Amino acid sequence: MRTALLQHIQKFISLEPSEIDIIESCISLSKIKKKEHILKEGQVCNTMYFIVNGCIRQYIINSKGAEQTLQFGIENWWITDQLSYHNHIPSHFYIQAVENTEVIAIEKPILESLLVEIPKLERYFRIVSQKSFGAMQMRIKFLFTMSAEERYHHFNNQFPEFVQRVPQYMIASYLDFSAEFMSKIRAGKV
Amino acid sequence: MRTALLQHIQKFISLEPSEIDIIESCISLSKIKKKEHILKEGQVCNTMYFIVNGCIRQYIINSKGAEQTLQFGIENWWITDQLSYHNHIPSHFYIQAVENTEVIAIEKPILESLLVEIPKLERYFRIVSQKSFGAMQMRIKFLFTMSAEERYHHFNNQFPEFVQRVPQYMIASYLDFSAEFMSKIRAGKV
DNA sequence: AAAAAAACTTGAACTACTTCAAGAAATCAG
DNA sequence: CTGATTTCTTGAAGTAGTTCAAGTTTTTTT
Repeated sequence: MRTALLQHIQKFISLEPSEIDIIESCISLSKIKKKEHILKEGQVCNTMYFIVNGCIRQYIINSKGAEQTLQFGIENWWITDQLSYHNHIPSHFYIQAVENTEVIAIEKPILESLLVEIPKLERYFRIVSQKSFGAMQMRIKFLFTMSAEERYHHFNNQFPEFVQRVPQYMIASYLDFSAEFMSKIRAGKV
Repeated sequence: MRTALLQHIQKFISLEPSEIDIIESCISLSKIKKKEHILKEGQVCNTMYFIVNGCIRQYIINSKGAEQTLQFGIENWWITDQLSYHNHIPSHFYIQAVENTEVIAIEKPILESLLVEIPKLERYFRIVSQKSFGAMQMRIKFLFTMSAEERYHHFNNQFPEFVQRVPQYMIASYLDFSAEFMSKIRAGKV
């Protein structure tokens, strides 16, 4: 369903039929298998990914060799390494499918030309990225002000289905505590 | 110097003289005294602030009544509560001048009409906010992977002048450790 | 220049979390 | 359906940081 992206865009701006045609001609759906990587540390990230369905995460490998999830992306989210994408520098991150996932992958040159042809899209990406930034501001707030247990319960209340869908150790690292500690929180042993 | 903003914009897009006139007619410089607030928790944030000179921080008051700095803004940065701004909801944050600061404050209705009049500005804000998001991704990475001492030294290396300029307890909370612990790091007692 | 306020330092006691190691349960591939 | 892999659990020991309280230094105000 390439229309998922078009629908998402049209939540924020309105498109002429001709513009829809142009966009459609530029995008195609790719399937990413569970555990497959679309970006690895050291590569330059040259693509923005719009998630149609499934789940993707951005993670790093820390100094002890453990994976830490920094971000999840689900339906209707964009995911990329913005710094690597904008500055053409090697990425610090891995981006990997958590489930079998369908994305619309847009290469930078294609997206750039699309933005020139349909400048209205600048507005769409401006709004989407400002909102993502807002979400990040809240994330930092939660990380700073809540205990591990509070972060777990808060996340669990906000996204109960998501917690079912995704391995616990990924959620634990996303919330910045160990998988073992999460297990104890869930068992009420803390 | 209202031109600081115009210069910043022109790093990312080019402007016609007529467009510069329009922008200039919409903006004015405000002075904010050290410790003065431009946003308090509970207020709806209806303004974006471009910092011409000085320093501003966004902070919260945590459950123990202590201030925690979530973000600093300096010359050529925009600062606002994006979530409150976009969704018209009460803010979770305080935004306060750390030093006497000059900002260009743009109210939402004015900015919206400016974006309609000069759609090119969408591109400017799109790029700026994607870059800010990228910086935030790196911030989360550092918070997750470095020890308190590493975070201090890293920050100190990246922004040595800044560390001189701003009270230590604000930097400590920005790096997510206590002011006392920072003092011990600096003294090498850790 | 003095007084007041703000910022920084220090050590001792504490605690929220990690790490390790091993086993149990669930899921996946053939 | 079976074995292999991945994920989750549990307890014991350890530690990176916090908290508290008091004193010192620096900055600001008058």
